[in-house]
Amino acid sequence: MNLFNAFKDTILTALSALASEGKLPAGLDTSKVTAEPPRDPAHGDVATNAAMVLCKAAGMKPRDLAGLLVEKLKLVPGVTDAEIAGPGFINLRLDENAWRDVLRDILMTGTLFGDSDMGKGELVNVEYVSANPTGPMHVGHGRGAVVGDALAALLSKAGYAVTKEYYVNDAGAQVDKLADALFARYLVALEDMTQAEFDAKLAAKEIEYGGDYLVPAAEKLVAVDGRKWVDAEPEERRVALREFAIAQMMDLIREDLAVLGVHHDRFTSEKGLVDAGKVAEVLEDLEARGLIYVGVLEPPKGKTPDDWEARPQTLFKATEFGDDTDRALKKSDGSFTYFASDIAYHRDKYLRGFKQQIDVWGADHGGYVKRVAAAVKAVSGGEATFDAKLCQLVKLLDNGEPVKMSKRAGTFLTLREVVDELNDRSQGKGKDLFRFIMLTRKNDAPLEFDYSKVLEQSKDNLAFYVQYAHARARSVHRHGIEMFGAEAGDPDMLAGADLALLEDPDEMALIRLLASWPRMVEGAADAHEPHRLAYYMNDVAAGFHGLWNKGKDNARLRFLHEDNKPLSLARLALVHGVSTVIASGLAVFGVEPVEEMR
RNA sequence: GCGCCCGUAGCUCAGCAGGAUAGAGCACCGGAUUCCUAAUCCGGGGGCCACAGGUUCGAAUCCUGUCGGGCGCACCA
Repeated sequence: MNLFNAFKDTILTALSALASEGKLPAGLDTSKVTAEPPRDPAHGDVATNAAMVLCKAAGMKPRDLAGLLVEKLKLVPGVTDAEIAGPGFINLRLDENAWRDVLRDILMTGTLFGDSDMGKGELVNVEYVSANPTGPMHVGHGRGAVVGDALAALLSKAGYAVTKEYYVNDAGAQVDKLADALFARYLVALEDMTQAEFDAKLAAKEIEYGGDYLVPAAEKLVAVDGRKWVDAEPEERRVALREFAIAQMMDLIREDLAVLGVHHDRFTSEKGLVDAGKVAEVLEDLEARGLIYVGVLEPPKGKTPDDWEARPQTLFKATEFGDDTDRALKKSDGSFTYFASDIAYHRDKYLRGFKQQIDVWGADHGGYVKRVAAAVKAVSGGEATFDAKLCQLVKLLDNGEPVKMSKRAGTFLTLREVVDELNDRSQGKGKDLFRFIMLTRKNDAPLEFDYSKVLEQSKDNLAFYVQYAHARARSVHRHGIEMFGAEAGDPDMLAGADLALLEDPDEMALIRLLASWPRMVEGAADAHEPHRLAYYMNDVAAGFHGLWNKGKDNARLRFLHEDNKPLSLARLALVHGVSTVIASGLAVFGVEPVEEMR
């Protein structure tokens, strides 16, 4: 239940009542009316801008319109006061029991609290990772994986029907080069090629993928097929080795993803789309609509490549859909460009019912956004929306010093190496630390990932501070059970406690904060920004730690009092509300809440 | 040269579908605390939200331009 949405409805009802009484013109546009928590708690519990937004259309002064509305709102059950403030805000004060009721709701709903029906079951496709099947994942892929995974979970929580998808780029030149590299490794494994010969080829850039990760793949190929491919017909060999290599690399990637707890619902093969004729199909469709022509593109202004030559190409009229230039669909050898199959892919998603498509990419693909947006528009008749989330670079540090170089992959540090390192230094909490920290920055901001800071146990480490609050709450919970028996640990029983005993302003403030969780979920989902939840959880943690510390100074404010069971149960209810909401947030992040920090 | 992203406290960053006096952590300054429920706590200073216009009752937030930083810019993926 989002209390603020409920109040917006109440306000709209009051407005239409005023209209039918003839006090307001009928048919006012109420789309800009909001009901939200005021920034300053002194302004009450709910604020609405209705009077300011509507005054012009109603031909009234804002404060006069507010006066009419206030009279109506004062009569609403649960509203104890309504007053006009500032330029025409209406501040509503609610019976404190309304907030306590939300806490009851939290206790009874558990971590499902915060779920919303905002999405109305609408289909959303989140495509993320989609790393080329040419090697293991590196840290940058890891960021995209976590962002996409959390975004998908967030949208699910907000009521969308989400499909998590991985697009496998298994067609094109890169995978051919992969096949060639595998063949060389294969010859080395058979001792038909010396390591020195291999290294020479690598240095001469005849081999693109020189990472050690192809060694096990080559050994496996030997084990399966023996010397079968040494003298095989080249084209046949390439096809077979390509398929084999892709399968191996996808296994590798899936393992890396599993280490992060990332699981996609669907893997869509580019080659599959091509083989099924989907690319040809979409080109025919665009052709029939006059969106394809053969032409010559201008060279990029101010930076003409040395080897630039005017050449006629098959082009898509991307400019008709907001792109800066038309885009090539075929290479000079007549084969499709990557973009052509990407159009087919996004069309395929549209035909599968996805009117909301989100792609999570690395920031280096920024130049690609407009053309895909144009393609989605063209292919869906403007019906589908497209949002590209670009993830900026992850800068890996330890104690402020850059970490680089990988033993396994040649240049980049692999995702696996990073998570392993974290696991070694955190008793196996690597996955959760990685995931949480990746979500503490918005996706389009560069992120510094410093092992020593990620592992630090202090309040400027969000990952620690939030988990610590959860563990502390669970500790109180355990103490409560010890003191008062099992009922003190049962959320349903706690919901029956006399919550009116929660009177302290800080306690009430924390309850209000917990009550705003559904609103946070909706806001973050709407903006496609899961990182916001990290800061919200930090606020909850801070509020809770604050209460705890007050109990340190003033024994009366402690949560548990052996001689006062009713009060203890009420406070346990609040404590349980805190751990529940944090756990609900961590669930979106795919992070396991901890029961204790030891 | 063009496009996209970014510019908020000394530093690292938040800022909720425009809202009321712009926040947090670190650092700095000043106090409290040797107690234990679990990793100290409380308070304070510090800002022309890069700059200039515009839209609006209201702009850090939306639009335009300028400056500064990052990324990308015919067939790669």
